[in-house]
This record gives sequence, structure tokens and C-alpha cells, in this order.
Amino acid sequence: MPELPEVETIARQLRGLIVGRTIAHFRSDWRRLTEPEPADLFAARLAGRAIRGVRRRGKLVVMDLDDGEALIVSLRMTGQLLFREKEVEAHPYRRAHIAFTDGTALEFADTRKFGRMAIVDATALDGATHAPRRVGEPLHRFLGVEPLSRAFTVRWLRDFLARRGRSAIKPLLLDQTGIAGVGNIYDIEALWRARIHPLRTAGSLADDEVGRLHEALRWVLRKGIRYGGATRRDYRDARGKEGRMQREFNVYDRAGDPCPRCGAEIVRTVVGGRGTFHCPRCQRLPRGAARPARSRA
DNA sequence: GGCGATGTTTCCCC
DNA sequence: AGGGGAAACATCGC
Repeated sequence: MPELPEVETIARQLRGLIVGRTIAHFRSDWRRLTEPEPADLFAARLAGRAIRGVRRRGKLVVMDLDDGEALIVSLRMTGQLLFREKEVEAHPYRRAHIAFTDGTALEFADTRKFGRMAIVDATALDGATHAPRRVGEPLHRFLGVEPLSRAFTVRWLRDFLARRGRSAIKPLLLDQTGIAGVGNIYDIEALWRARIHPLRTAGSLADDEVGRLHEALRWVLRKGIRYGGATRRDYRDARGKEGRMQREFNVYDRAGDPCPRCGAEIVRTVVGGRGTFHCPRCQRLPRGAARPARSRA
């Protein structure tokens, strides 16, 4: 689940838990975690470094080190960063372990092994819209605007949608190079709130719809943060707790349930290869628009 | 046990 | 440019 609200929750917790601590050592036996850098070199670069701050950029957890570098973590599907006050039995899917000099530790658990870590130039993440890049390294791609920042205005969104006018709105919102941090769940919930069909093309949205989408994105992301993120399967926050946002879903994973707004039955389709939920009455596709022919029930 | 689905992202093909 | 599909993995539910 780690989308923007889940990552923000973890980053905020870690800020209070690890800032000021010094790394004693880093251990990992999952080589792809730090690729292309070998884990032992990675460990050597981290040893003795202090954690100066923790923040979020898109779906990345950013741990600022001294010397202007940062340790960034991409949780992907099932990654968890768990703070440990003292020695505990290793998580069954532990992929890395960061021990601090005072005996506390940060454990990285990840069942599906999609998670990645890198040490990067921290300034490259600051305020800029570029993440550091290194050829072939998935963490280092271009990241778009932060949807909860002041830079994300209705005007920006309108221009963005116009530029990418031919794309369907649902997969477009998932593109991290446009808006950074939106994942499948909040995408679906925001489109429902804005009453926009997932297959509408970006360029076809009227001004009032763009305004609603802008409000809806910020509203669902903020609510997700307020509720500590959403738990689906493996999500746990930095304290090992589940979020509460999953109880607040209006359409996500609710096929067959009545729409909370109009009572029509929520349907599940597939858009851009992703499971998608919407209300067929509240979220209409205009006559003559692309039919959801490629979607499957 | 088999099949399909899962929150993410990249890559390759058309 | 954008869409589709597969792949990176492991687990879970039907």
C-alpha cells in the first residue's frame, strides 16, 4: 500500500524516532535491494553517519544524512521500515537491518522483494522536480509535482491535463513523473469523489471537473494521512501498526456494494492493467467517448 | 493444487 | 505518446 499517505505516515514517525541517531552498521543479504551498488560498499558508506532528518518525496522515504547525502527507500508493494527499540526476533521477511550506535535499529522487511534503497545527493531531491538519476536504476527517475505542495494548483493541473490530453485520466494520475505519490487506491477514490470516469481522456475534462479533481486528490490524500494510511495486506507503519484508512474507502475494493453517494452498484474493471472501481451512475462516460471495451469485469 | 489477483515500477513492443 | 503486457517476487483467496 505504500502510496503518499502511507509513506508520509512512516516518514513522520521515523522523524521522531531516528533523527539524531548514528548508524553503527548496515546489513543486507538481498543483493538487489541496493543494486547496482554492492551491499558491502553500501554499508561502508553508511557506517558512522548521523540521521539529520526524515521526509518524503513522492513515494520515497528520504533519510537525510550528514554531508548532504540521503538514504532513500522505495517501499514498492510490500516494503516496511520498522523501528526497533531493542533487539527483537528478526522479521520473517527482513531484507536489511540498520543498527544505531545506541542499540536501537531500523529493520527493512519486504515479502515480495521489490523494495529498493540508494544513497543519493540530497539536494537533488530538494524542491526540485528531478530525482537524482543513474542509468538503469529505478529509484532515480524524474519525479513530478507534490500534490500537497503549493506548486500543485488548479492551473498547474489544468495545463498538465491539457499537455497529456490523450491519456486516460486514471493511468495518468499514476504516472509519478507528472504528480508524485498517487497510487492505485487514492487514484480510484479521488476519481470517485470528483465524479469522473476512469477512462475519460485528460484533455476532455471541463474546467469544473478539473477543479473537482484537484480538490478530490488533495482531500483523499490528506484524509489518508489523517487516518495513518491504509492497510491491505502487508502494510505496517514504522511502529508495526496498521493504518485505519481502509475502513474509509468509498469504492476501492467494493465491487457490488452500493455507492455511498447514489446507491448504484460499484463495478470493477481493469484500466491500464490495474484493478479499477467506480460508480457507473456518478462517474459517467459521455456518449461517443471511448467505451470501456478493454476493461474486464 | 491451480489460477488469478495484489499496493509499485520498469522495460520492451507496437 | 501512449497502451498493453510481462517481469521483478511472494502470498493469499477461491
